[in-house]
Amino acid sequence: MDAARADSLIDGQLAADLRAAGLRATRPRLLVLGYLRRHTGTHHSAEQVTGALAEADQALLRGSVYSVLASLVAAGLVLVADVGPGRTLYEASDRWHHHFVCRACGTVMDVSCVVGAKPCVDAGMPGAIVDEAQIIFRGLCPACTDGALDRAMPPSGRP
Amino acid sequence: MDAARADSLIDGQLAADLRAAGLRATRPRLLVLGYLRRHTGTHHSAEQVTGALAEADQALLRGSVYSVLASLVAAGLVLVADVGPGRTLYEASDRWHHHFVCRACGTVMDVSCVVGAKPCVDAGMPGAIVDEAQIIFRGLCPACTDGALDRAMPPSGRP
DNA sequence: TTATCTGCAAACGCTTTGCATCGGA
DNA sequence: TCCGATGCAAAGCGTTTGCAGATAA
Repeated sequence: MDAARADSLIDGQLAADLRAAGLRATRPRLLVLGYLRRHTGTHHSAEQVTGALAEADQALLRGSVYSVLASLVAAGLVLVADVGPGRTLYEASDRWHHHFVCRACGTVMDVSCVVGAKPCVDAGMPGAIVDEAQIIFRGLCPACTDGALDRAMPPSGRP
Repeated sequence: MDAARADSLIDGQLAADLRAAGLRATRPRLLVLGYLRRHTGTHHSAEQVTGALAEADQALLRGSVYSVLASLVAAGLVLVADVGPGRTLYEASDRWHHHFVCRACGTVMDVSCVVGAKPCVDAGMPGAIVDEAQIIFRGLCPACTDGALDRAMPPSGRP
């Protein structure tokens, strides 16, 4: 089925989810959330979302995309991950998980969380309220491991 | 003792460490590494390092500071942590640890790693080489917890 | 109707790049 | 001496801000 058909099919669900989260079901939010839900399992930068919507003749300004993404994240409909300087990624997954970043190719892969809730590890900080723990793994992905062992980059020193 | 005296006292050690790491002991590197070592336990942005050195009449250009920090990180002498978009922090700690970021005041605190080595948690990714696992905790720090419970910000949704 | 959100453009801050010069090993 | 690092300025990129107008509820 084509994209327009798919949009209309899930439109009601999208709008309902937005309202259930306390957000108005506006066109930009429907477009962004719809796009992210049609592309689960992958991670998207704000720039990517903007470009993809523009290609589908559903152009939004970058500023609007950032604003929409911020509201979706605040409502809990979208997850964000900072995997490096200038690399803020968004995804519509509803399951809490962590991320693996390949040093060589930059690929970001989901790492399922054994606990499945947050925070899933203990910070050991008495007096503090810890409501989430995000783990970022770094190394070489399976694809880059083959034949790349000898030219592996040194550890980045990220604590 | 004044800063200049302190510098000269540890200068030899700094230079030796740089050379041991395979780096030339240049003035900018001595200044940056010396500054970070004199301020362990806290986290510094590249901007902060630049400003602090300028105040001490040891001015370096921002571009040089970034270049120096990158070389120190690559050599393993300095650790970096991405705690949010545009928030890249450096520190000279030699002990692997994690970070807690307060949603309210933005404070970054060290969280000691129970394992003390990397990777300290298992990614469960067969075929991949995982050489570090960085955990970022988010929530309210002890200082912000007092009386801030009612106006606590919603979870950010960072996976 | 009304509070909220978007369109829009411009500015902002962090980071990187390029090249000539300088300096350590 | 020679390779590598620095000084320097400028651009690059991702992100945020401000306000007028549009829109969902």
